[in-house]
Amino acid sequence: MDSSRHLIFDSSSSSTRARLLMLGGGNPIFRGLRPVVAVEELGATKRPFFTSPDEIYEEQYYEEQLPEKKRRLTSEQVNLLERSFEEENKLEPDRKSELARKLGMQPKQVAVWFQNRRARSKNKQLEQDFDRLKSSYDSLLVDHAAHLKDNERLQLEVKSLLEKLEAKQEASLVTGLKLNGQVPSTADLMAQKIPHKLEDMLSPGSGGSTVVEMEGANQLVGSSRESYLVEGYHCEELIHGDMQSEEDDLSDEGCNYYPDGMFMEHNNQEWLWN
DNA sequence: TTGTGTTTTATTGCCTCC
DNA sequence: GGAGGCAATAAAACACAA
Repeated sequence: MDSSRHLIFDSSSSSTRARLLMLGGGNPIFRGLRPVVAVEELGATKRPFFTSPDEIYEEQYYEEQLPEKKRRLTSEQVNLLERSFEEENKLEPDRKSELARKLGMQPKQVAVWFQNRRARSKNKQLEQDFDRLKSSYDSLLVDHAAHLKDNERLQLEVKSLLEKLEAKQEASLVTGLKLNGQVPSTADLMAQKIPHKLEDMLSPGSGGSTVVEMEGANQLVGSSRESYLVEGYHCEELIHGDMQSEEDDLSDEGCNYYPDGMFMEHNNQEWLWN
């Protein structure tokens, strides 16, 4: 063993394993430093992982000094490796050799350290990404719950308004028949209701083209309309009465959808009973 | 002191690139 | 085909509670 090395047992560890400290060799980084090198047990004769960095860099010496067990790098070695990693996390051959020489390590060790360091870095990044996405997801979940609640409230409001409208229209119908000297029977009321063209109901003066035919206007007002339209939304074209420009089908193409609450506000003004 | 969980160093096998 | 990268894994080293 190199006579310049000093063997010191590290009493700071509670482990039964002893530590072998050595003084740095010819490498400037380790001159005056005392990297920690382990031996197996007190009194064990195993060779330390490092002797002098310059020696260990020599292939022949390293072959002779192959450690039976892995050894931790010193803090100085790790610090330099970390600084180098921060500059560039990939290792070109020249840089690897230079680092190995400076640190008194085998180039292969430097490569392995960088490989493991990249893996740690990647894991850390994944953890951060996960935390960020989870936080974002949780936030969206809260928003979604709020929207569901709001949607439920709006649907109840729509239902209430539809019921009021239907009652009002029934009253208008009875009044109209009475003015004509008729006593409205149930049959009269039913006859007035079917069939109605949706467009006629929406726009009294437009007349003519059939776009959507419903079985009874009251059903349009009630449950059937809700089943035809996307729940909570309606097609803008229903409001403006220009569906005749489209194919005579129930396609949603070209529609702009608005919440039912807006539809009702519009209806209250324009949807007159024919 | 010991058991256990975590971190670090090293190996292996597979893949891609030149 | 060799070099280098990566994922998975082994195993030593370490930290720490009991």
